[in-house]
Amino acid sequence: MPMLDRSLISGMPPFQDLDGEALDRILRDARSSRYAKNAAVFEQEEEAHSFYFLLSGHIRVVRTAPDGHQVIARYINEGELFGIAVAMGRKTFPASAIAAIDCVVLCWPNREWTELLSRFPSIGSSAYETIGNRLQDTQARVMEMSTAQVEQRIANALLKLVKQAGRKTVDGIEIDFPITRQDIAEMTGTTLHTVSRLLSAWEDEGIVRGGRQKVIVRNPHKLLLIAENHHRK
Amino acid sequence: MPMLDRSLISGMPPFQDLDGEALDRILRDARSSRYAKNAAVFEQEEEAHSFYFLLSGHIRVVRTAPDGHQVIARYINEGELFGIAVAMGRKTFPASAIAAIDCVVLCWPNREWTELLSRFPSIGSSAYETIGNRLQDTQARVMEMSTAQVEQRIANALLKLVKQAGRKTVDGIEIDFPITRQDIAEMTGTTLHTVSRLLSAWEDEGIVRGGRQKVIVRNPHKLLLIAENHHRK
DNA sequence: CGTTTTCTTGAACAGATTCAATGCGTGTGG
DNA sequence: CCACACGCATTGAATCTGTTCAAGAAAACG
Repeated sequence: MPMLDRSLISGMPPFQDLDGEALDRILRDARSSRYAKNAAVFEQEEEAHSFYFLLSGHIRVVRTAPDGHQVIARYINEGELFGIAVAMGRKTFPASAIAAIDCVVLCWPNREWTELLSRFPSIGSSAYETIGNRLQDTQARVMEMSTAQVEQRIANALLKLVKQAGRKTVDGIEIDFPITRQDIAEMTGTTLHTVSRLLSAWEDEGIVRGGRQKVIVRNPHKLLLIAENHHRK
Repeated sequence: MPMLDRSLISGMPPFQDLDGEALDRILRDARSSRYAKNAAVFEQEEEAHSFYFLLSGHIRVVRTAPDGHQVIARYINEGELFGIAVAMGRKTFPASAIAAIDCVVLCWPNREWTELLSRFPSIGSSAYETIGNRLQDTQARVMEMSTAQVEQRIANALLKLVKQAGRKTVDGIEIDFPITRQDIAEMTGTTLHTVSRLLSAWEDEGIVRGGRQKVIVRNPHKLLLIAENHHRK
C-alpha cells in the first residue's frame, strides 16, 4: 500500500504544529477511502472500531429515533475529525454519518487513538476541544428550541450553513452541498411543509432563492434580523 | 490549612483505582467550600479559573439567553465533576452552576488540570467520558424536543430525575431536592402552566403527588408508558 | 400578618402540524 | 429520445397542541 502524503493533512487544525515526520507517523496507520453521495461512512449503533477525518466533501450526521424520526445532529466540514466515539469512551456510534456529496475520508483503527494521543498530545487537546465545541453547539440548540420560534430557528440554521459551507455565486451565497427542505426541517425540529412555506415567503421578499435541493441566501443581513427577531414590531 | 481527608473522594468514579497517596496528592491543591441553597458556584460567561467536584448536595446548571430566558442544562449529582471548562479548552463557563440545596464542593485551579492529567490519566479518561455522556444526553434531548410532545418530555424528565435523585418514601419516590414547576418547564422547554396542568392531571390519575417545590412519583410504570406514548390509542 | 413566591385553572388565541392535492425536475429504462 | 416514475417542493384548509392572558388561591417567609 502506498504511503499517504503528508500534504493531505498538514496544516489542518488537529495536526497543526506537527512536523513532517509526525505527520508521516500519523498517516502510517491511516487508511483513506472514498464514499459516494448518500453512502454511509458508519451507521448508528454500529460498533466503533475506527475514528475518522474528513479530507474532502461534506458529511451529514444523523440520529434516528426508534420510531424512525430523524434529526440532523450536524454537518461535518473538510478538515474535521468525526466518529471519535473512542475519545468519549463509547463502544458504539451514537449517530450515522452519511456523505452529503462524494467524500474522501481518512480512518484509523481505535487502537491508534491512545498511541497518537500519548505521542502527539496536541491532537488530543484539539479533539477534546472539538467535542467541547459540539457540546456547546448542542446545548445552544436546546436553548434555541426551547425559546425561539420556528422562523428564527430556520433563519439561524441557514446562517450557520452559510458560515460553514457557503459559496459565493452571482446570485448570492449558495450552500455548497445538496440540501432538501426535509433536511432543513430535521436540523430545526419542524416539518418540511413549514420550511417550504417560510422559504417561499422569504423568496418573495428577496431574502433567499430556492431550488431543488438548493438554497441560495441573497440577503444574510435580513436573515440575521429574522433570526434575532428584530423584524417584528 | 488542614489537609482534606482522602476518604472524601476515595472510590468516587473519577478517582477510582487511585491509591491513598495519589488521593492525597490530588487533594493537596484542592479547596473545599460550602454553598448555601440558591448560591452560585460560578456564573455563566465568568472566566473559568477552576474546575469543580460535587461532594454533597445537588447543583443546577442553568443557561440564560440574552433575552433572559433560562434553560436548565442538567443537574449535577454528588460525586460528579462539573465546571470542567478547562477540559474543553474553554476560557469561560458556558452556564451558571446554582446550588439546588446546600452543597459542599471541591475545587482546583485550572493549572492543576494538566498536572493531574499527566500524573493520573484515569482522571482524564473519566472526565472525557463524562463530557461524552453529556454530549449524548444533550443530543438525545434535541431529538426529544424535535419529535416528542410536551407530555412525553415532562414524563421523561421526571423519570430521569427519579433515576438520578429519587428517594423512596411511603408515598412513592420523591425527588431529593426542591424543584418547582418552573424548573421542570425549563428542563423540558415548555411553560410552568403546561407543567402544572399536566401534573394536576397526573395527580388525579394517581401517577404523581405534587406539592410546593416537590414532586413524588407514585407510579413510575405509568409514567414510562406516557413517556413512550404507549397510553394513547 | 402582610408580602412574596409558587401553584392552579379557565378562556382565548396562535403558530405550526397534519392532511390532502398538485406541480415540477431529474434520472431511468424502454 | 421520450415517457414515465419517483423524489422533492408547493400550497390550501382544517385541526390541534400548547401558549398567552388573566385571575386568584395556597404556602412560605420575614
